[in-house]
Amino acid sequence: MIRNTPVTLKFLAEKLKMSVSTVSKALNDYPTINEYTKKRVQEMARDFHFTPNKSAINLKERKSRIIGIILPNLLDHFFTRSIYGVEQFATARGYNVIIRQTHDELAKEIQAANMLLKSRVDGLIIAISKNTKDFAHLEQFENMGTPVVYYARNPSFNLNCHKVLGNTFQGSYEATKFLIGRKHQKIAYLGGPKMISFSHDRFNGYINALKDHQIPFVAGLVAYTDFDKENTILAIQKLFSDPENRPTALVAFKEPILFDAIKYLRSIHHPSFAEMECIGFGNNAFITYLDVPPVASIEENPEAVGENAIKLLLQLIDQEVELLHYQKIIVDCKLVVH
Amino acid sequence: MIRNTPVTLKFLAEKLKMSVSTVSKALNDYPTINEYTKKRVQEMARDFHFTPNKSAINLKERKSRIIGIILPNLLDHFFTRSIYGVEQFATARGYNVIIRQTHDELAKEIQAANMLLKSRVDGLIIAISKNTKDFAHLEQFENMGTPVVYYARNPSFNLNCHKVLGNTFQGSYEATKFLIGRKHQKIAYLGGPKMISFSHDRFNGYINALKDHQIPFVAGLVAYTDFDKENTILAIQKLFSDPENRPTALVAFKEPILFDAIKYLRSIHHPSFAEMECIGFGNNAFITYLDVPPVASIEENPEAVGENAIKLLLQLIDQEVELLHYQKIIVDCKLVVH
DNA sequence: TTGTAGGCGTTATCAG
DNA sequence: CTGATAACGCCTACAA
Repeated sequence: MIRNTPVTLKFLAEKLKMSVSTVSKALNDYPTINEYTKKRVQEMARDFHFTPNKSAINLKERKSRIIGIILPNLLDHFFTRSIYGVEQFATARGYNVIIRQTHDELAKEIQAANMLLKSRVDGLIIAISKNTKDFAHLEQFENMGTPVVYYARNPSFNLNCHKVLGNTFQGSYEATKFLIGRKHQKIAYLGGPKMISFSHDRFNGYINALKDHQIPFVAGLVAYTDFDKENTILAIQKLFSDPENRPTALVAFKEPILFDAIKYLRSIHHPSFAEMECIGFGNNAFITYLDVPPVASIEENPEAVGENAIKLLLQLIDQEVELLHYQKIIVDCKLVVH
Repeated sequence: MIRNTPVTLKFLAEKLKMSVSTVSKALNDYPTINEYTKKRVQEMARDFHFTPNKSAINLKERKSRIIGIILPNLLDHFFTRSIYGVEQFATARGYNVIIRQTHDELAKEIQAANMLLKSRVDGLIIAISKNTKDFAHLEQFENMGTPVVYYARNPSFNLNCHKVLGNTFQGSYEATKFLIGRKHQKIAYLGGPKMISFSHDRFNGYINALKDHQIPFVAGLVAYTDFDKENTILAIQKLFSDPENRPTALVAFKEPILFDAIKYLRSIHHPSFAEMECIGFGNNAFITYLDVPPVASIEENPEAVGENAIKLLLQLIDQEVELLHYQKIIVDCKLVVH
């Protein structure tokens, strides 16, 4: 049976021949309301499946109880897993979550930001696109007093903002150190897009591990790619072309890219292939099915990253942390040996 | 610079020394408003970055402009890909999308449904959990006049509802037929949870393909599992234990489960392994990295499934389709040979 | 052409 | 203990 008249406080009040305010108070268990009255009201509410209208409450409370998440891609398990952490805490606190994908396109990021701004989200968590250099569309939020937490991808050195980031420096340091421990001397580094968050810290971790273990740095052992398979193959060709400096190990900024690299080397029967040991960021669940799996993975703990992001955001919303008192939270990686 | 006073129509009206309604009309381009006035108002609105408060509009329009999606798991690429289709059309029409994962747990599904009900979503798209047999938590929506579209997972024979489903019958028919075409006589079927949507149609597709090609059905060539690796191994042991009826091909209800099966058979050096040909539902992007890939995949076109679901839902919301005039939309699968 | 008033559903304050 | 009233921000029929 379908109701046409919506079940509101007013509707219940009329049924019960009481005032709207009494009904409201009874449902919210006000101490000043007679127990018997409460019972009557609550029963009636249950019978008619009354649910308070969120829009009305939001209007009154000047809140939306919605948190926005903007991220590049849900097919990337890093982001999907990070959402677990966010969701859990957000829903426990009564917030809904709206996720918007940008596919790493700035235009879509701007569109998503504007739509979420209109929706008056109470807070925003964002992993910026690889092309985001200007932040005007995101600064709008803080101008309205809506907190923004940048996560997973580091916006830039000089942007003042709240950040929750994986410790990619430590991750690639440990990976490199691990490979050194396995007696590799020629360790290649395959980096990602030249954007700060993909390159800087990871590369530094690699370099520092080499230095700390007295392995000379060779420029020819470093190459960069992006999420495009062709570019990965070009980068790999560059890394493995010099017979004098043939790598025996490889650290890659992302596992799917590493898989492309491995597949390519294998397909051309590269002489180094058999002895190669590789490590990438990710720890993809799929690795268990691979014939030639990476020797280890850098587990980035995306759930923990998401969890820290939402916890910080909730503190900002609750004003337990000052909006302008910018926080930086770093989540360590963990080397997982396969 | 951070505003403390929110920018509302009232705020603008005071600045401009006009009435609230004039400002409202000017912003909504009413023909009765003087052009000069409009210009003044619109400029001021732009300068102060005015954005209308959604909660207020929602309250007034009795709409939320939010669509809820409940699904088991975002780590399953079927669902992640299905969201692409949904998102695109929803956002183009000005709807926000709230996604809730149930992890295939009924309790979480109920909780999510209740929360979305309170949020007064304008419509719901749901892939039910594998344990959902009672639908009271979902029938609430239709009782309030909120349309619900069931997708991806078929609720039951006798539930009257709107459905958008993949043509799993045709998918498994084609897979089986393809294997028969490759001269297989002993084709095993590895089915999913005994819930209707996982079993019935796929199994029928398999059976019918056998029958249409005069291959005798052997009960020992059918086994069932769920998403648990141990159960998959048990099922595989059952299928491959009888030397008299050793399968040379396998159709599986989900690719990740198929991968577990392949891995297991390989690990025990099963004599059939070398000649085996397998097909599963999914067409996972990862297959390209596998050493022993399935001979083909049943591509379920999740984007198209999502797209059909949202299109139907929008029609229901716009009342272009009667709420009680239940629709059933079937999206064909496509066999992709690797 | 502009302004006034009422209502969407809820909660809070204050009076009865 | 209960009820009337105002307010949240927006829109719109009607009055001026």
